Amino acid sequence: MAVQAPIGMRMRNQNQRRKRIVQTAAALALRGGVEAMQMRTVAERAGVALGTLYRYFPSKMDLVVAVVTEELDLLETSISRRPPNAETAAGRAVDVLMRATRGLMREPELADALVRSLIMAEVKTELGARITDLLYRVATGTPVAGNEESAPPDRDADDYVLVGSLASIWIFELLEILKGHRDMEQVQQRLEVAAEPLLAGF
Amino acid sequence: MAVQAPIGMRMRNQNQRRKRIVQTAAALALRGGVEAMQMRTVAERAGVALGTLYRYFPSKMDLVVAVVTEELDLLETSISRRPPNAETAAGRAVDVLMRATRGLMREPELADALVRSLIMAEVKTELGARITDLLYRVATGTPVAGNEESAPPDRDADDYVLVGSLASIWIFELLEILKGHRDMEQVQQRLEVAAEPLLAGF
DNA sequence: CCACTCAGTAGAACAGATTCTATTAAGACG
DNA sequence: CGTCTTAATAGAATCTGTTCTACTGAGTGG
Repeated sequence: MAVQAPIGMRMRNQNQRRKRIVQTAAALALRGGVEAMQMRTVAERAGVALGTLYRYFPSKMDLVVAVVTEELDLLETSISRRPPNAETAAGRAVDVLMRATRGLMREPELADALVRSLIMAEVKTELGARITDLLYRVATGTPVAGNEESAPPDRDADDYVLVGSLASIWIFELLEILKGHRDMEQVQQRLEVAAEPLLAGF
Repeated sequence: MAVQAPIGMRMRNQNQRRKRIVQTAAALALRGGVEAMQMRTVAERAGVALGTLYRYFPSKMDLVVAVVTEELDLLETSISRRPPNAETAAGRAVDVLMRATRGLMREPELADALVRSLIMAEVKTELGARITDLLYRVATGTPVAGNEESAPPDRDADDYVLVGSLASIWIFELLEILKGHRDMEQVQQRLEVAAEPLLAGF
């Protein structure tokens, strides 16, 4: 499908380097959060020069997004391993969102990063789209395949818009938790209240 | 209602100073946006010391929120002057949101500030609550009074949650416009799609 | 195998938010 | 009026993201 560029020593090293950087960054973020993940520190610990770090990730936000993207992979795997089993679309969607929420809240610092990167990023963040897609598959009952595009959803269809809306709401609720304004139970209730009418027609 | 502290020269000056700061900041933000609104510059032009600025607004975000809050006042006045006239709750809500959107987009820099402050602020930002309240009154058909609390809405009622959800969605759509991913028409459509089921029971 | 390119390096430099220090003076209050 | 508290001031200092410079060396391609 994609054109395979001939691969040399060079690119191999680059891939390794990139991976090392992201892992280092993730480790730092896991502790002190985004602010502990300082560009200088990441560079040092990853054993690359500051300039190199900036060649790979032109801004801190890009790095954050990279870290968060890996988390998202994990969630996707988890979902496909143990799919939600509720009857209604709304039920399944809320189930998945709450699982994600609980997972994230185990690492609040990272959650914070996720949310902020979703929101702030000038960065081409397909993150939002990926979440919506995931949710869409869950809601419609399509099994969550890894990368295989089982049925590229029509992104302008009302259904897709509705799911996207639910995703927005979720992000906000996450934010509220992070700010200490809500607990997980409240969020679950609120998601249920919103998801029910939104996904009633599924 | 509130305890009136005796007012001296001191506090009067402080109020003036605060107002001067906010106005200066707003003026700067109106041009170059949040980044043009540098703390040093604000301090200089407002004729206060940097330290003083920081006494009044402990972080730049606090200052941004103050500026944005004034904008919100304007919107509220505009709404009460010319209330939405649609038949359905969803119609009225979308009407108001789109008016706000158009207003904000006239000053994209400020819009950006609004959104970011809503999102980022550790700051005690009743901004979100205020928007939701406004929307709630509009949706239920309660005339939008200025500051008078005509009927303090029950913030845990499902209705209130639903309206809050719509507010979240709106913020996100704003964000998408700012990122250049959508135009106003698309946003309107999407808001309609989401608002209709959400506010169906009003 | 050699020349050359360009990724990588070290580290200085820059920018803007935030903090700190020492000093001054306004105004509350007896 | 004379303290005395505390806000305000000027400006240096710090912190962290980002940019820039000059230099080096791994690897590619002929």
